[in-house]
Amino acid sequence: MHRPLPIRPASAHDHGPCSSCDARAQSVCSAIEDRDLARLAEVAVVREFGKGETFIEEGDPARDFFNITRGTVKIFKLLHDGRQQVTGFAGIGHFLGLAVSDTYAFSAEAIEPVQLCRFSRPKLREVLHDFPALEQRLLETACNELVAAQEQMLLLGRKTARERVATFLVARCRNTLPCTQPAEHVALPMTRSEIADYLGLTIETVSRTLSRFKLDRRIATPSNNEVIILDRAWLDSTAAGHTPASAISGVSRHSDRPAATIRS
Amino acid sequence: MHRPLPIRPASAHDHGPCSSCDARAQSVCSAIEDRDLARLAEVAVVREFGKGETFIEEGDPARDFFNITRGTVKIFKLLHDGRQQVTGFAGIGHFLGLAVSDTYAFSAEAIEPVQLCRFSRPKLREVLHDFPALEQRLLETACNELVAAQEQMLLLGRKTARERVATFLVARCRNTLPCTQPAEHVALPMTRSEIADYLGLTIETVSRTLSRFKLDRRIATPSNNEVIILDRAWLDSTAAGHTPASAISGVSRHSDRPAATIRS
DNA sequence: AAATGAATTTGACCTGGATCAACGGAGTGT
DNA sequence: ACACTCCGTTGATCCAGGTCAAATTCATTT
Repeated sequence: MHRPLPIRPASAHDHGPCSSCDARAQSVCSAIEDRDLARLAEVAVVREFGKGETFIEEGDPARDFFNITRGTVKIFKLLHDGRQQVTGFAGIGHFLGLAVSDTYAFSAEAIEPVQLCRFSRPKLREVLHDFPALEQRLLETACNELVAAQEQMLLLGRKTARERVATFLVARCRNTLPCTQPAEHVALPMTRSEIADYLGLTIETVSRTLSRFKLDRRIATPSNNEVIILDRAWLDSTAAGHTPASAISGVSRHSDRPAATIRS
Repeated sequence: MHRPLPIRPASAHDHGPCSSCDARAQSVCSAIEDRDLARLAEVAVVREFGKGETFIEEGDPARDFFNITRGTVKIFKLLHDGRQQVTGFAGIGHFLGLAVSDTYAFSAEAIEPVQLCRFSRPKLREVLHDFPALEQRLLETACNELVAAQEQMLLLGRKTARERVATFLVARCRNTLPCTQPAEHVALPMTRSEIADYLGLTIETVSRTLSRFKLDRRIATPSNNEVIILDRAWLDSTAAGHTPASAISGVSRHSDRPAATIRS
């Protein structure tokens, strides 16, 4: 459970483990200069978690902040009877635990093997005091998450199942950083159940909707956890709420308006 | 449209209009010392908007930040066909426009006469530079909004209509600051339509659900825009997702599980 | 390769909340 | 007082997506 920091080849001008961190470029840590990185490394503790391990529990005292350096975690909230809402998936470089409250407002679970840096709150506060640029980056990060959260509220409150799944696929496609795969290739490290809990749907509806997209040649699914986008334009348009619920197959006979409040 | 700052009696040690601002105590501005308030007042422009006026339009270049000093505004996003999601209601002291992007990610409309302070982005950035405490307050604010947004995602993704309305009422009750009214008195400055767009429901469902609460003596409605909470414990419990969908009247005959994904 | 168990898909059916429609009440202007 | 409009309520009906149930596929282990 408590593994040592992996040994890495250190360069001549090494400033500690943070300078060779895979996640640094995509993370708030990039706000700190090379020569100051040692300061950050001092207060960071590297931890690893296996698939399914919950390392933040809603309601627990919020002692630490986390920065993900490998793998993916799901952020979620639970109702007492087990209903679950996934509020986001956090990947490499993602910062977790931003909250003023003294208890966590959400839980976090590794959905694949995860490595992360842990900072104790008081120690991070010290670092923040010394590096105002880091605080600015945190504010930026928080603002971006707020925008994403509003987008997700629109999805959960007003989009149809088809629109939700399309939105999810194109967002995943966009989030996938310029890496080895072409942009049309989307990796899905999460299960159908986790997708359902993210989109406010059931497993069955997610599955059926993906099957329908496949039938209509909008996507292909080489395996259970990857999707290839075949008709990006249609998915984009559907995600945005156009596309009046008719597809290649299936003749629409009814009034054909998606469920909504249309006014003014 | 462009009204002058209202004249106020100035104290002997007045530091400009901000020092007598009604909203200051509840706002990020409280992070600034009395003697520095003049600096803030310099860059602030007071504006007023009537009911129904939209003063932030999604997609427009994000030139300004706003701080509400009187009234209530709704923050919302639109789909192309008119479907609307209200992501929040902002009252006195609320700070608007936090976003890194150069365009607004949401629209804002006055739902009652509103007075606000407008800060241009570059000018506010200067002030932020001079008062790091203000930046910290902004980060705190953003974190709080993030927590609220996650709570709302849980509501939109996983709660039943009855649970949504109950959550809305008790949240309104909690948000209402210790003021003239007893806590059980909830003011609703927004229309049923705006409540519906906030809760991801239709006008009809909101109306029916409130009627049902009233019938069951959970609430009373002296007028259309105020509610008196009669059974706070039941509403709290319902909002949290307990209360298995049965009420005073109405015998439940079926399996009685609220719609959800229940696992692990 | 067979066995076990979890994840996913598919089908049949049901229901909570949406849609459609009609009506009632509170303002507001003339 | 009347006409008009906006808002909210209530009733009747419909359907997208949930629920229940039964395969089928996938990943692992033996």
